[in-house]
Amino acid sequence: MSPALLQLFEAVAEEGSFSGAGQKLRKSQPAVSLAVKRLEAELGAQLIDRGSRTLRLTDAGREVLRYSKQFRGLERKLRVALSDLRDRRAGKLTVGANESAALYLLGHVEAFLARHPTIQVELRRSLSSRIPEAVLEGSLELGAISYDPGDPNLLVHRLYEDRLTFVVSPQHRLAGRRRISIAELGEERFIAHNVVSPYRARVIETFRRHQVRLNMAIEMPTIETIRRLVQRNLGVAFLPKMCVEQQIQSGALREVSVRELAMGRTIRLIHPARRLLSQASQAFLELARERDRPGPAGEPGS
Amino acid sequence: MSPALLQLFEAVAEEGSFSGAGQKLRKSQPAVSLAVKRLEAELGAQLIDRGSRTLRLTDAGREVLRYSKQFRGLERKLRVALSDLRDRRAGKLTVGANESAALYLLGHVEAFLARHPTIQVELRRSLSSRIPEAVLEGSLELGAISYDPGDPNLLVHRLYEDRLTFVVSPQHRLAGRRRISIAELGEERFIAHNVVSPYRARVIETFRRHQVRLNMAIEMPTIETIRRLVQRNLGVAFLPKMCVEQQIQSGALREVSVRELAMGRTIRLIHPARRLLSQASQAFLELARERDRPGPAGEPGS
DNA sequence: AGCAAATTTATAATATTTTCTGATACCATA
DNA sequence: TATGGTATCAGAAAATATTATAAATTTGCT
Repeated sequence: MSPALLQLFEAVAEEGSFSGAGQKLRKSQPAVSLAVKRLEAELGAQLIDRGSRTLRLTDAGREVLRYSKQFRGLERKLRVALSDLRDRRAGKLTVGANESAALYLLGHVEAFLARHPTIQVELRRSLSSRIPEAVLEGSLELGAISYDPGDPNLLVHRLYEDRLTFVVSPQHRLAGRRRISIAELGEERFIAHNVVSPYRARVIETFRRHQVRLNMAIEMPTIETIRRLVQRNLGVAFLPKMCVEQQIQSGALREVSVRELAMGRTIRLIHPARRLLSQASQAFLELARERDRPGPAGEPGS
Repeated sequence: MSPALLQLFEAVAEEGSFSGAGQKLRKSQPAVSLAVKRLEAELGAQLIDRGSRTLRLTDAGREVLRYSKQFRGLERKLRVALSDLRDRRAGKLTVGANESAALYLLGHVEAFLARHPTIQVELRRSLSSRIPEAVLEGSLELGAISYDPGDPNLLVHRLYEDRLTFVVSPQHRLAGRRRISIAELGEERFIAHNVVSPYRARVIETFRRHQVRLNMAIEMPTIETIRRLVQRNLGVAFLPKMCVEQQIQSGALREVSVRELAMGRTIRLIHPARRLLSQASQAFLELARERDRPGPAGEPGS
């Protein structure tokens, strides 16, 4: 029942002769005869009535012919599907990202969809800490995180350098300052992200080291909310620079640098080191690398 | 892309290992590896990501898997279709018959449908003279005629012996007679079948030989009409005994034997001698032979 | 109609290609 | 480092093809 056999049989049916079919397919006549015989043996039914002058298909033969054409059609469809995958006209891609990375990647996703409109992309927000395992396990093809997972099974592509910035409302007492010391922050009400992340740990650690009190008065689930609260002067926060760039420009927030805290932040795409990347993933990586000319490598950590 | 390859690939996908698939299908591990490699080469796409510890299908691999299942389904359907044909649960049969044979075969067709309700049967009325060529050419699988075609390319099965009978209305002047001479028919108005047939020729010839006038006053296209006209005493006719049996029983017609004309008539099924018979045809022949215990062969001719 | 030539299919021996196996090297994981 | 699985290789087995030839059938010709 291999396609070769079926093709041969089809040729015989069309040509109405074994030798004719042989010529058409560049095989010897006995090859064709034997092949048809094999097919008949395999299906347990005579397909061709060799009795009369002109070859005739039996009922079974006609049935096989019908199916043969369906087989061909199916095979053609498969090849089309495969070439669609190969040529990046089809596929599916799930990228996991923590919140700020997701924010950042939205533009990428948009550009990706413009370039590959027929590939399905899903940008899934997940906890930073869960992303590496999800990528390794396979439920995510790509992950976007802002720390180095330090896992040799993960390949890391740095996309974008960013800094965690200390921001206050323009009404805040520190709004006019350019640079302050961490000691001046002991009395501040901090609005924090309620997600466990390396930044958070790092901030806490730094305050502890300098023996400054850290008053995390409010915890919020999204960066957006934190930003609004800071704008309304209900507290201060450390936020990714990328997320507040616009507000600083417009004057809605003021950035103040803290001497003891110079926290770099780098968005990275990760994927399993040894696993083959799907065409969709490759396409996404390529696009990301085009868009982000990775600057001179900042601090590796954080 | 042979089914064997696909089956192997499916096994690998299921088992998650080459060696496992090998065991399952009783092949060595290298055989499986090589086979998958062949499949990949043929489709021009990597199907399995061998990088990580646990084997993973690529997007292309998943696609192939989907199609593989469809292939299997199609193959299963084909086999079912073939076994339906083999077991006479499916098929199609066209039997050609001249008028009186068709009349006779109606009962057979009914019985056939009762026995093989899923086989399509068509009983096609055609001209006696056309049936042999149609059978040879293939547009009819079986033919029912009442003469011997005398063609070595046709196999003939005698079904039923019948006689051409001389019938008159009960009101007719000959109605009381049992046996008459052909000479007494010179003044009769005959109602004839307007189809050229061996019987017709034979009747004409016999009258000519005995130098009796034959007044074919009316020609009618169907036996049914002829019978009605005779019943209404508008003429007399030679008709197949089979077609008037009932009327003779009921007294609607009277049968009178004509000394010089003792015309046997045999309904025969014919089919191409060298061609393979479809299961449907075979089934029909078998049924016909069961129903008709062919009597001691009558006159061979006509 | 009948015979010879030509065409087609079946068969058999042989050749070629494909596919399989066993041994072994390799690689990753625990 | 031991273990389980995969790749690779050479040789073996199996499947498939070819050439040559016989048998059957058709065709063309007289």
